[in-house]
Amino acid sequence: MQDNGAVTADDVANAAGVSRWTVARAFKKDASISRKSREKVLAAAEALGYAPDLLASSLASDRSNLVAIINNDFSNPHKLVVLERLTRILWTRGWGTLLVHMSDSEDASAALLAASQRRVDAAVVIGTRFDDRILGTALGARRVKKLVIFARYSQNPDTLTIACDDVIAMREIADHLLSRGYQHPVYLAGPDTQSAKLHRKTTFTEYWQARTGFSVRSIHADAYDFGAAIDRVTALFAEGGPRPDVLVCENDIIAIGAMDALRYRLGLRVPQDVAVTGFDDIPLAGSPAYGLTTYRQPITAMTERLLDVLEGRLSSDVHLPGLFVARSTT
Amino acid sequence: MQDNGAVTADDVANAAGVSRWTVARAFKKDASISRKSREKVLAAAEALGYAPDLLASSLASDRSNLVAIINNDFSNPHKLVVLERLTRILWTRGWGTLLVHMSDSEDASAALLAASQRRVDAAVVIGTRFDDRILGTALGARRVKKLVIFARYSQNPDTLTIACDDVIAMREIADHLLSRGYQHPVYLAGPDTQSAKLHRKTTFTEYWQARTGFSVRSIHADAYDFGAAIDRVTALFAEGGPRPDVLVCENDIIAIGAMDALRYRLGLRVPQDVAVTGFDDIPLAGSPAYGLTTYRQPITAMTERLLDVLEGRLSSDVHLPGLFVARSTT
DNA sequence: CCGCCGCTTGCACGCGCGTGCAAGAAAAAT
DNA sequence: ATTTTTCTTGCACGCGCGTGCAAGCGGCGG
Repeated sequence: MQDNGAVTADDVANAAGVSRWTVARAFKKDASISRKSREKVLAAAEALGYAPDLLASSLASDRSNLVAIINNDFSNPHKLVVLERLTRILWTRGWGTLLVHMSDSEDASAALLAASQRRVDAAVVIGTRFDDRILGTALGARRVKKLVIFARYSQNPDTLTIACDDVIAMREIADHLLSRGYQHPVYLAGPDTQSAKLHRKTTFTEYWQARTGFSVRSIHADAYDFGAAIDRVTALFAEGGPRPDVLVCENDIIAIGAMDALRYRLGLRVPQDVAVTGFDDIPLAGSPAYGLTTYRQPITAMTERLLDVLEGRLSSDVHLPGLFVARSTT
Repeated sequence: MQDNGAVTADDVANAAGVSRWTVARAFKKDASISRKSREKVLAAAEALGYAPDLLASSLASDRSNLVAIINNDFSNPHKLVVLERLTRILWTRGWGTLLVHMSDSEDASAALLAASQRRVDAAVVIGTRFDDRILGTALGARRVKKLVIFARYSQNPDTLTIACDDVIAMREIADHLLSRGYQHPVYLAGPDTQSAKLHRKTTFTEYWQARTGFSVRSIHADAYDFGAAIDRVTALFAEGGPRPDVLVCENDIIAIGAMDALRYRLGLRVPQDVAVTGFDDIPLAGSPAYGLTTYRQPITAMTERLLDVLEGRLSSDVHLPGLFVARSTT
């Protein structure tokens, strides 16, 4: 027992009458150690309040069991759902999570550098706006071993994508709208970034065109928050052209902004005057105020696949189907 | 340069023609080193792509520059605001953030243990429900050096509280309501936990009693989310007793649930039939759908004080005033 | 030109644990 | 009982860097 209060493996070894290495083995799942001495060690450890020092362990083994979660979008409540799943599920499997804030202003390499300095075994990007190429070069220069793009698509070959299958999802939404007789959708997307887009917009517009022969207009909000969506939708209707009968939104938070604009800026009813669909199924989407028709991303399943990647069982892109949720806005 | 691609201080030392320790000094702010050799080292480091290994550094110096953020409430969007501030501001000062999920079912010591095994310099609890005493004993047994309760109150002597000043806040809300002529408030709180409460309820009820002579009824939702608030408010009005003219809610997410219940379950208007106040000023509170009168916690200032604690300039509880925000629900 | 002082640099040692090997102990086979 | 095999344990070395001290270097006044 050191003076600073930390108990080391040596202390446990002394107490249990074995060597330090036997102590280490007792804490390792598949180590070659007799049941008797493992029990002896664990009892001594328990008595002394010993727990292995993961920092020293990481340094020695070159495996930190740490993953960096890199995010630059803290305005969408859905990120909270993602964080909850990631931290909880990864933790049950022994993985720690380092939350790294990626400012939009700087490039992603600072975030990646911060992660690599802590020797994370992988970095998971859950942010919404980032430059795909910069991420790639930053990855090349640093020693982040794995880079996973979560709930987002990446074209970068050094990167692994784990995402909801946008194609299946948007077709299901389009089929639903067609079956309800909607004819004039407008697609409301987030900011028109250069890379790491979703496939939702193109899937929807192309599929709609294929099924009806009519093309779909799409517009972009300035940011991924409901304020920007309110402004964009208000502006859309101020143009005075033919009125859409449904707004297909890239995610729920934008859809909620769209609904607020329709109801409180434009005095229109949802869905009687204009219908709305979202994406993500955030908690608020199920509230009586919104009752948003949306599509739930399979975050839990996606996190399981992330574990597969972390633990070396998977090394290719994954696109998983989610769940269409029909409520009262269509 | 190692074969695994990592550049160490030794590599930089060779390239710059100095010793490894001079390299370390070049990266340390107030180290005794000549300007010439610092520039030489930094140039070599830049050329090689060297960045100090924080893991090894932590092990050697017994300072990790890591803080654990312990949370068990992922249903309140305000947590996203808190996480954004904490990660961004702490990062600018060289602190990394480990996000730890604290399940409600188990006690807090597992979370604290996880943090201590990574040698965090401090743990910051931002969760809403936790047992104050267990936290204390867990702290005693582990080597987490500092335990900070953030945006919450703790009675535990081993713990530091950094929070919004509930007393000032609730008096301001009460004064506002009194000036608007409200007479029959009901206080709507979250779950009635045994410890680590906020002071909002007692402050409000006592202050209201002192100013009007009338006592305030208070009720509790089963959870800190809007669904539970909807149920509780619906049940309250189903009782059929005298109707309150304002619902004073412990936070915004509960206030939003209350508003949804009033509007969509009970057919009442806000604020004409019943007024509502919240707490936190989450983004949604400013939306046209809610326009919630609320009180903004000074998260940025609180984070600055947290830095003071982390860097040893402060070691006592802090209660900071926030900002009352009057909107259209009162 | 000498000696003292202040600035700069090098270095031994340690942080706590993992890896891979080899020796020792126990069990199995002969 | 002896040899062989299997299991279990101990250990040297290293992971990359920080701390504290001592040696080296230059400059100044006398």
